[in-house]
Amino acid sequence: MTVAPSPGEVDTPARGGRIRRQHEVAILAAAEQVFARAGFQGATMAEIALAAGLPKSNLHYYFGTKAEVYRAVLANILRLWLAETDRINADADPREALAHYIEAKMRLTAEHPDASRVFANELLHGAPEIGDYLCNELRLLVADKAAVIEAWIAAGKMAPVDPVHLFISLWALTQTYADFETQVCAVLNRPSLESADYRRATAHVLNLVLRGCGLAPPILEGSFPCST
Amino acid sequence: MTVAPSPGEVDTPARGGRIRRQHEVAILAAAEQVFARAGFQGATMAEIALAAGLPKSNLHYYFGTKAEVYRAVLANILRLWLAETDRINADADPREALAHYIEAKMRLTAEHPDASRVFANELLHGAPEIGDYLCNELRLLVADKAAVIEAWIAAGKMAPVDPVHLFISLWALTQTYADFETQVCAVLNRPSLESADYRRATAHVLNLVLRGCGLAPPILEGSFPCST
DNA sequence: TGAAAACCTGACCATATCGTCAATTTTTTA
DNA sequence: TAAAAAATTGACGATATGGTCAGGTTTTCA
Repeated sequence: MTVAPSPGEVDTPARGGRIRRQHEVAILAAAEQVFARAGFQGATMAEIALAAGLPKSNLHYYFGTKAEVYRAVLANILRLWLAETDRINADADPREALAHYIEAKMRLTAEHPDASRVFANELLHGAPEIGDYLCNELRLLVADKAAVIEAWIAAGKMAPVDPVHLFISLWALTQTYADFETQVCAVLNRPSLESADYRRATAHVLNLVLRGCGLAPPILEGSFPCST
Repeated sequence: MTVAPSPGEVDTPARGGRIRRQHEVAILAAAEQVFARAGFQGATMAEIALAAGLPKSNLHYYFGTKAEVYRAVLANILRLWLAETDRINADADPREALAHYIEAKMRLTAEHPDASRVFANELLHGAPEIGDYLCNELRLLVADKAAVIEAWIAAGKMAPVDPVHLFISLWALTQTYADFETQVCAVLNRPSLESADYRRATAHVLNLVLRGCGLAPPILEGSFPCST
């Protein structure tokens, strides 16, 4: 599958009428919730329809099959995930670039936990839908950024770290707060993760990773611009 | 749910005959595979029965419902997960204790990827079955170990790191290689993860975390006792 | 060895859910 | 405004799957 809607079309090509676009947005939002909670098999079209405030038949008018809805949700998510690596380039300062990436990923996780969970579920079951994307776009993107990091290491700007494994680590460290929120809440003894929890988590990951890469920890806990 | 089979019984209480015990083992092994690949809803009793080499009705003779099989699989997994924190105690050396824990978790992930995936899937969907375990046994265990780490930090033996978030990070860093193996394989450009890949991953995580905790990296890539 | 317990299984039922469809209403547009 | 296009929807069919059960076979053990 590709991230773009389909070849030769611009983003959100206004295919179909005004009503169509509105309802598709509502359906995709509802579907993201339901897929996140129940997975692909566990989600039912009836439940998605209910969450979207439409009768089931109407849902089938917009998306022929459940798989189609699912693919559309994944395409939405990939669009989110794809960005955020711009700052990682040869000219940048390693500490700033990595910090920015971690903060961005963490923000994404905090703001779209359901998206993260749908993505995690897809990966967990072998990525039947997005396998191609992983092996092409994502692999190339990572290879590209890994070269940048290699260069930083060669220039003595940071400690020697396997760059590809570093990316794997960054994804794991950040997305775990959405994907395994239940476990995180349990050990933190919190009913749910609020923004204060995410701030602490971000500070922790920054601290661990930057120090782990031989880059002095720039942020002390509590020094965030946000109010507490 | 509790990890022990049921109150008042010893571990593997030999309930039922010889045949029962044999078949239950086969069924649980088959079920772990199937649940790992398809999740709870996606797994079918017919598929589990086929993988176990039994007719479906026979499966229902041993486990009344699919949920029962699932709970038994989870109980098995929790028994694996629970150990391995012994070395983290006040008397131990932080570097050695953490390194041992990371290596143990990584070995567990490499040797039981399906178990990790079933566990991940359960967490991803809100831990309906093991929520109690997380909020009790696991939370207390982590609180206990966190106190040890706090003491190490207070004694100046390691850099200041939030201990509970550190555990969350360690779980994420290790289990990601099983849970999201598809993605890992894609970016590493490998068809599947072999033991050499796990050795590299272990070296990377050790390097990142120990340095991140202000503990000198003890292991350079390639210095493993294993061949290759 | 014989009876009781454990084990086995094909056939079957109940239910859930995906997807269809034809008839109807609403919106757009010429 | 009238015709065409888009949108709506309740009822229905097909299928998959969890679980039951009665009757049979094997194993255990006194």
